[in-house]
Amino acid sequence: MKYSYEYPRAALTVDCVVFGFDHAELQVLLIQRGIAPFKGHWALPGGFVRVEETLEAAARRELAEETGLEKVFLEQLYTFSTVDRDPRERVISVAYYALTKPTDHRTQADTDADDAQWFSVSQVPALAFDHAEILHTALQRLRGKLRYEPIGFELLPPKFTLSQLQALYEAVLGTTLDKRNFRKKVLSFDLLLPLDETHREGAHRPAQLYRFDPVRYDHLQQKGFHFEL
Amino acid sequence: MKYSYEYPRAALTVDCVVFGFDHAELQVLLIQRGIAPFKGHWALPGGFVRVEETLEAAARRELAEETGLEKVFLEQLYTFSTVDRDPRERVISVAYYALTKPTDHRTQADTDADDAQWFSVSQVPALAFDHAEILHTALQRLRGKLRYEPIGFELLPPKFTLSQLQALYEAVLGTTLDKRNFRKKVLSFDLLLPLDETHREGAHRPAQLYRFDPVRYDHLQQKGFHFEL
DNA sequence: TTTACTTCGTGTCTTTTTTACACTTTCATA
DNA sequence: TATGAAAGTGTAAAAAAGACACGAAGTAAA
Repeated sequence: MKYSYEYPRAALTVDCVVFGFDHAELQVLLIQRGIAPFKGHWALPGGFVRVEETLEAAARRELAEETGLEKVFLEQLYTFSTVDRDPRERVISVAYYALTKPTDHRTQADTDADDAQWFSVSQVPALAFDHAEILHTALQRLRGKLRYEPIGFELLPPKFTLSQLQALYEAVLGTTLDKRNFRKKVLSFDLLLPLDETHREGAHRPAQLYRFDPVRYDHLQQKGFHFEL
Repeated sequence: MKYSYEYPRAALTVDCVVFGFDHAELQVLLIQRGIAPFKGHWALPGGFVRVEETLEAAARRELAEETGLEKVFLEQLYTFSTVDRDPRERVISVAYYALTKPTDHRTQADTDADDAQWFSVSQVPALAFDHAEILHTALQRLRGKLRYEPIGFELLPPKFTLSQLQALYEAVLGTTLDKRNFRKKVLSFDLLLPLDETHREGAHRPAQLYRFDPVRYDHLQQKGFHFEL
């Protein structure tokens, strides 16, 4: 107990809402708490911020430690400060949300964090602390972002088909989209490069593979281009 | 120095970017620092968060203390955590942005915070800490929000003319808009109630006054309505 | 009282964008 | 070689956006 201050200080944590897309559903990565409070409950990965690191660094460190994930898309979400959100003491938490590609995360069996598990966002268990609220906020943010920024690609493998992309949009936005109109619009942005590869799967016509062109996106963005889907 | 912890803790502050609209320009409210560091520099109003208050409560308290403003529109903006952003020690700051109506704030002479002053956002002086970055982030957020949510009214008096509204949009977005098309679109949302009053000013035809109808907005929003200008 | 000046307020036509909609292609499997 | 299953493709109608000009209503000064 050697760090003393004139006034009491809140503890600072980061919590991460990690989204993935699989089985045509949006998934969220949770960890099972091994210690009190909420021991045994599922919770968002996260932990205390060290005094000499930035919040984003703390989020990335915790993600790596608890889930093995590295180099994912990560953005600050919101800072939660309800007074009694942690039963132990005054804890303020800065929430981040992350988007992972299926290639980023091996199946849970592979990771050392064997208590990390993916849940469909429509079937999350009861969560520790105010993590249900954080997840809810993250979902809203993701839906908003998806419509106005090309971040959907962060949830797909580097090479993907238009059908996969459409399924992602439909799952996250909870709508159903017309195939022809969707393809017309997406391709009109000129942000997808068709590859010389196709995706064969099942007893039907193989699908053209595309990849997202971030360089071209930067270009267009500087010209005041406005993505919207 | 009676509050001790096992690990060092960062100090927590809130900073507020207070926007106003006057003289056909977007304004920001700054205070002149009376103490080191950055003594004499202009800075965003803000201060340390008390351990038993929420961040929003801290922001409102500081706003009232330093600028006399109360009951303004206030939203969390972003949490800034660059390691050396405060020369004294590790300080993490949660930024908020506020929108004030001209009726909210008396002229600076009236307030007891006589070192608070409005600046046109195009002519802000050098700011303390990383407040220039915070202001920049707030401006971007405001521009984004203005296009997709009806918050412009928070910057106008309760009764306003369509010309005032258009001037606000033009100033904030940095564009110029066609009068007829702007009015057509704004009125099509059915969110503005024409009043039985007009606004006379100068040697010309007086303008119809309107007020924003928040009840109707809530209604429409629940039906999945989507404001966009 | 007339004239000049300034901002308010309004409608139509053209272009662009969005929406609705159905059949052929390509592959794997039986 | 027939079947099933998803991929891929175009057009027409409707809606939204954009361009554009002048009379109305007031004040102030001649």
